[in-house]
Amino acid sequence: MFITFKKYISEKTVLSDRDWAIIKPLCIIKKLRKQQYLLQEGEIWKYHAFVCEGCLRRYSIDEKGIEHIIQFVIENWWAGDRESLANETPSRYNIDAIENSAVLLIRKDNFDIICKKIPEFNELMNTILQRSLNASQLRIEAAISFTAEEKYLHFIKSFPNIANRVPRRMLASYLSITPETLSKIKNQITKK
Amino acid sequence: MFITFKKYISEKTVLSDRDWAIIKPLCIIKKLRKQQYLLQEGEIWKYHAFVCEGCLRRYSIDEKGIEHIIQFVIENWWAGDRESLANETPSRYNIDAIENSAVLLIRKDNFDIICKKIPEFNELMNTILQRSLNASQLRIEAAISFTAEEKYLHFIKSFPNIANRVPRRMLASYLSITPETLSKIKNQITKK
DNA sequence: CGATTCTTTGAAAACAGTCAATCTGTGTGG
DNA sequence: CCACACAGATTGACTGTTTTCAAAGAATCG
Repeated sequence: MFITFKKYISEKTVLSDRDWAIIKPLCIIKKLRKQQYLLQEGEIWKYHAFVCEGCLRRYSIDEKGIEHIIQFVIENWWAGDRESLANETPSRYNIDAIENSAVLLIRKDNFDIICKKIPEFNELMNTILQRSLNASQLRIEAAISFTAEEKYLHFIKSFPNIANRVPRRMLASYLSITPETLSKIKNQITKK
Repeated sequence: MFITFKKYISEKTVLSDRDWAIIKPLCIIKKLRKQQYLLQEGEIWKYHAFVCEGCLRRYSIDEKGIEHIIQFVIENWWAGDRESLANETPSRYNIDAIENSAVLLIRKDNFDIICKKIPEFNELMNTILQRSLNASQLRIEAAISFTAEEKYLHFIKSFPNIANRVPRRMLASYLSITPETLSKIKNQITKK
């Protein structure tokens, strides 16, 4: 598990053995069974979380009781609720495992210590924050400018590795269409 | 103009006169007439831009030629395309002025110098990046979980100061509905 | 004041959602 | 190992919402 994290970081920046000696003791590996929560609405999120293995979903529940999946997170991406983490406010999101998963957690205070001690790490984390923002922007554009069919085609083109791992009804939720509509769209496409 | 920026920063962190002596010479004030572009699709964005006065919009144009407004930016917010800035890639966005506006620009290289020299400034900018991400997340949720009417009500509640400044057809674009639909919705609401 | 653009209105069409029934696949217990 | 139950996926008819198109009314700008 830890090796996945180390490999991920090492592809992006170079850290010394001494750096890793700082980081490693502060990492917590958490295994999640399918369906298990990493975070529940109302909790205050205290970690930075890196998914080593598996697949999670982050979603909110609206006042009608409907789940809206904001994001799928697979291995080699970061999970969590940065807003709750930064502001120490109760989270509006739930995060749970779609597959049996392994997550590497670093408590916020420890994370900040690492960032202070290792400037390269700090810089990388800012780059990653920037990348998260880019991903958000793309998600907004897809949500506001595509029809249901375009959303689906765009998704399977952009994230083929996610599309075939998540249940259809969750994919529909992510695309903000109903499972029935998704089903009909797939049907239409194959007919063409 | 510059005083607006100074005031904004000073509300969030404390900088010394020496710090300001570093910052001020690196700031460029740019006035924009209504309709004037700050950034056009295809250009590489090189600045950090703070809106001192006025109102801008950031939008993309899809393959059908339709404009999709991603964001309105009024005084005391940051504009620009962080993705283009960070990756030095051509921007997918246009930014132009909805009102006569004044923008404070800091070239990327100078901005980095300021961040290096003034840790408080650097930290504040990371906080702002974090805030941008939060705003994006809210935008995603609104886009995927609301009906046209809910989107409108949510917007005027969340951004009353923007709602009455921008033309309806731009508001409609932001909400990703047609101007006709927006008009009908407003009509329905007032009837209630 | 005239021209242009923006907004509103109404009718018809397209699109996606709802509901109910059926089909499919998976896993469990007998 | 089979039968059954259950959840998820699909299908079809119907409903409701939003878009499209066209035209009229209102506002803005030179």
